[in-house]
Amino acid sequence: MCGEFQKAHEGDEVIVMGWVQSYRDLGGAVFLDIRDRTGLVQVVFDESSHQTAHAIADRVRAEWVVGIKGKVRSRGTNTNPNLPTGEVEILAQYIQVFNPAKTPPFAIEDGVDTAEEKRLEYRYLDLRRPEVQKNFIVRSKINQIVRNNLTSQGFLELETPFMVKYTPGGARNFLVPSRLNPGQFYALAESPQLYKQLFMISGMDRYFQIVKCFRDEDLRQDRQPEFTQIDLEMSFAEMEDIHRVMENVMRSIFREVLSTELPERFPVMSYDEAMTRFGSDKPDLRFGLEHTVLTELIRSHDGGGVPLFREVVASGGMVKAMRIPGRHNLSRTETDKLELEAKGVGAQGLGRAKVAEDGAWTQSPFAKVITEELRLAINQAVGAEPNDLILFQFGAPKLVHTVMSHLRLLLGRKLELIAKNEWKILWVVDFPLFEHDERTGRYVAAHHPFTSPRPEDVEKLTSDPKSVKARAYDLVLNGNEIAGGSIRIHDADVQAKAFEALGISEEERKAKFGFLLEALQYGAPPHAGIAAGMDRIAMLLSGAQSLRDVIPFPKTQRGTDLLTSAPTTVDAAQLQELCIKTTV
RNA sequence: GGGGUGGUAGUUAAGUUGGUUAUAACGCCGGCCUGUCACGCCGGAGGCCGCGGGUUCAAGUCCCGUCCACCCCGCCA
Repeated sequence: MCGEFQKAHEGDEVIVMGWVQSYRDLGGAVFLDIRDRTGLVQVVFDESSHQTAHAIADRVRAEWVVGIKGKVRSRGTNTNPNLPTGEVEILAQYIQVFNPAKTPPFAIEDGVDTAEEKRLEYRYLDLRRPEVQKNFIVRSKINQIVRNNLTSQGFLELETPFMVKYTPGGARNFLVPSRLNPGQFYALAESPQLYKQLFMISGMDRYFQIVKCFRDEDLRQDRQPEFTQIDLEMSFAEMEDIHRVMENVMRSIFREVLSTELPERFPVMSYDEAMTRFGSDKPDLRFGLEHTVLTELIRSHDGGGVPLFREVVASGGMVKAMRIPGRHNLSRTETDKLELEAKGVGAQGLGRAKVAEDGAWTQSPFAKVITEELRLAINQAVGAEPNDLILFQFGAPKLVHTVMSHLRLLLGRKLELIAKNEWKILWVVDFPLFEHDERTGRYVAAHHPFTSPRPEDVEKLTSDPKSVKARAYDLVLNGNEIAGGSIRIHDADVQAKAFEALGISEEERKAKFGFLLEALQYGAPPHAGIAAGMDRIAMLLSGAQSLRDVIPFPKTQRGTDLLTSAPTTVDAAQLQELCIKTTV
């Protein structure tokens, strides 16, 4: 293999096959760098000693595929310290051109800044680049580690269907028409959720699968329409058991891929605490800039002379502040930019106050009207010191969290507060079981409808649904949600109450989940599970910037494949056979 | 559905207050060169300035629309 030639091979007769990385034609001598997956090696063609080979090499160009027979020899004083194989070269005796190549649209080398559009159009060329291949080598490793680890923890690798029953709710489904059943459709599985619960009822005990899932939702840097989960489920398991299994998996991945030790047990934070301090249920703990909720403080001062504060608090809104230490010295212009960013994610504006030596506020719309008592109380609450900048956001809690969390991440990056090679992993627990859907006015399952409430909250399912906490947990790594799971309901009464709270009628339950509800009555063990985002884990561990960098053939943000140009229209005959009429 | 960034040779970019023939680097093609490795030297080709419309004597540049890629909100675990 190209990348493996060393001094020890001197004098060996060898054959190398690969792609021409570069050629340097000096007239009587031609140098070719030959590349394969393992690296580069220099081959020299000498006109005086091997005329035929030299004549062929003279015509060879970048990315041609060639095979070369020759002898390894020392480079003497002409070594190349930048190349692992730089102490030796191959003196070519014969060369065979397996295939010439068109000039590639971009150079096949690391560090190129070709537009992603072009890279995806010629993905097979992009994938030739070592730094791109590196990500997939990491990914392959993770696959092996997960299989070995979970198998050794007693899990069975079992498969579930991709073509499944359509159940609305949750993520949008991709549909697959059934030719044999005109007018009817399968859905591509959003996850193997229901099947893995059936496995538990089957006595499969411990199940895992590295499995593709499909969701027809809008794409993001960390979201693709088809993605891979490390999915597992365990019978007779409490939250603690799932955490230990997953911690074990993550520790082995980090140890073997990065030679990094994660803690034996991962820290745990409640959802409420995460939202309060960071405005996010996936807090990045690698830096500070924590939030302070001022709602109650302001209420106790009756708005402190600031009409806006008073109105917001009176109408059930929230006030949050974030302190930017004075050493960061944000300019007026930079703060204005922050306001634009805030508006970009839905804010009306961005309140601000610069703290003076005596604790007074300057550059602030509140400075003139706010009472000294409230001003000092706020300074104290956020821990403000002279020269600090305080940013404020007020309004509906959801929006306040979104805006402040967005600004926190933005500033964390901009102010370079995030250390390289630092890993902060934690569990976030005690999620609300339900979320209120603004449009329908109903409650919807925050996780999925089979998630168990905390035992102490069961009574509140009917009386006070929004205060019920779920026995659900997310694993968060450097501000990325990399896994999520829950204890499942195995009690028919509790399940009925949950459906009631969700406003799902008896009929609807039967139609959608009848098979599972039926199965739960045949001796279902208590069970729990979790699903981890394989792509996200691969992205974070390989240092990739986007999920697309760890998926060999990813989709664009509009869900298209620039290489094959999928999706496309299909033949009328095909549609007719499927009894499908399109309206576009 | 909404907010933002970008689109100029094969690639990456520059292009001023609108003004002659749209620049540069790398790559590509031809020639020379036996120790290069970002090889060097000489010469050359290469453009629907994303697309459509408008303003203007004149548009890469200004205006409107549209397409594509990316980032974010909504949506989605």
